[in-house]
Amino acid sequence: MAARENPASSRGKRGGKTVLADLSDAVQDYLREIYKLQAESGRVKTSTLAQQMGVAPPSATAMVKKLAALGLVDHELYRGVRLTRDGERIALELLRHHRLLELYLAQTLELGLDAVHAEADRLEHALSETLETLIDEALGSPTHDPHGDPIPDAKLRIVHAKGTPLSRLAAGERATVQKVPDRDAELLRYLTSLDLLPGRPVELVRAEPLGGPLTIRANGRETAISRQLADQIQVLS
Amino acid sequence: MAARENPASSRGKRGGKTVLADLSDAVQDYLREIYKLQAESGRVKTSTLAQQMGVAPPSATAMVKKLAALGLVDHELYRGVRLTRDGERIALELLRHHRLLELYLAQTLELGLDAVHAEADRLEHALSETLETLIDEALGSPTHDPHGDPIPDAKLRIVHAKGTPLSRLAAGERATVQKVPDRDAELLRYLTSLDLLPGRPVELVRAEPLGGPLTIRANGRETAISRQLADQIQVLS
DNA sequence: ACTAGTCTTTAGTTGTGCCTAAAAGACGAC
DNA sequence: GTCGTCTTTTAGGCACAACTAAAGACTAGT
Repeated sequence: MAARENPASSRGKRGGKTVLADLSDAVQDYLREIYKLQAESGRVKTSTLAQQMGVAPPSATAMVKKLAALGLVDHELYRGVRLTRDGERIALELLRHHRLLELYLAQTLELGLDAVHAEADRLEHALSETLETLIDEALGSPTHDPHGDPIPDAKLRIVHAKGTPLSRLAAGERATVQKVPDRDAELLRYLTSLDLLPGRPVELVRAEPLGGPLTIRANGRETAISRQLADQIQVLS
Repeated sequence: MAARENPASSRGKRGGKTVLADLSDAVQDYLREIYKLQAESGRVKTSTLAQQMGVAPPSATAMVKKLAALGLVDHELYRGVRLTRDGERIALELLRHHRLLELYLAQTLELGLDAVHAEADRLEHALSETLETLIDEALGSPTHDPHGDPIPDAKLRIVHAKGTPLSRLAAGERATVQKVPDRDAELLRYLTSLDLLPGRPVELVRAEPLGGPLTIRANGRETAISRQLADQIQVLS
């Protein structure tokens, strides 16, 4: 009973295919972060990775070597990393766990959009495949998490959203919010207060020139927001 | 962002009071196991602990020394351990997490009673206080988990069940199942098939003498079960 | 009361993932 | 094209929690 199944105990390969549960939490976290950084910028530098993971650069180097040895990333010395096909598969599995959890928590508890990401972060490594499947079924195989990010399906296919930044709307144009940032809790509380959330209608009232702020209408109220913020919000018209 | 908050990073004491989140998962697991063994048998021997935790005896000794240094157990050399007041508090916090999770999963997903324990075991360490509170509220501050075990309340008070073993009923007597074992998945699947679950009515039809099997009626069907199994099932008449 | 056997503890290693300090590589400025 | 700066990697350690092997302490059996 109570057999401890804890960090990094009895990991390895099963059969031929490396699988999520075979890898330590740390390895998984790095893969997820590399996936995210890669989507923004191609090859990922060790220093960027270290910074995002909140560790010292040598720690990131060490992990990168480990990931390369596992065949999960391509590492060119002094030139950063890129996920291999295997590495990407694992990152997507983790992303699926994460986003399903976000939606599950948001729907079954009174958990604000601002807190959902952090809670899912804590739980994602502990989610079994069994539970993943049950959550997926209970939620009706959802395609997007509460922030509007796509959830990879059971075969890990992911639909990359084709929304446009809110800042790209023309004055007077209406659209539906599709996606908001997921990590910044304070920002999310602010967006919640504005009702600027996925699925909600929004209208761009006017845009000040020269990169100035935008005035939007959401929930019947006009508010001025920075263009920089508007860039981070995706809408669908 | 994504600041890693992983096993045993930045633990210690906060203020004066040791708190669940300050302790590594391993420490928590040991405390929970000691709590459970202690309830059955007073002082807990190192070897028993090692066996239950699935580790070699020297590992248990090492952990016991650590727990003693943290003031969470009393350790008399060669004589086993007992939880201190602090140690018991932490064990109860963890137990609360565990049992709330069991109930939450059982109620919100199609998760069988047999699987609930194992899943909660995986998730309990990752449960934040915030989420604990929300789950408690969403479930209406429940007092018992799906196996019929009591859930410590927010102040960690716990009601020790006062049911009697099913084996103690007199022939012809009816009662309600109150509590079943929680760890043995196979057994729980069997009990589920018999409808011998917490809250369900049961009648002891007759008992063979000399420690022989008992015949019970549940869900309209008569079944013979061993006395040993009947000892593990608590009922309330 | 002694000794045989068992249980517990000590001693010493291992694997993970982090750290700091120092060396090596890459790259832009002159 | 070389020099200085900045980034990356190597080298060496530490904490945690597990392990095996061996020594020490209780307990029962004679």
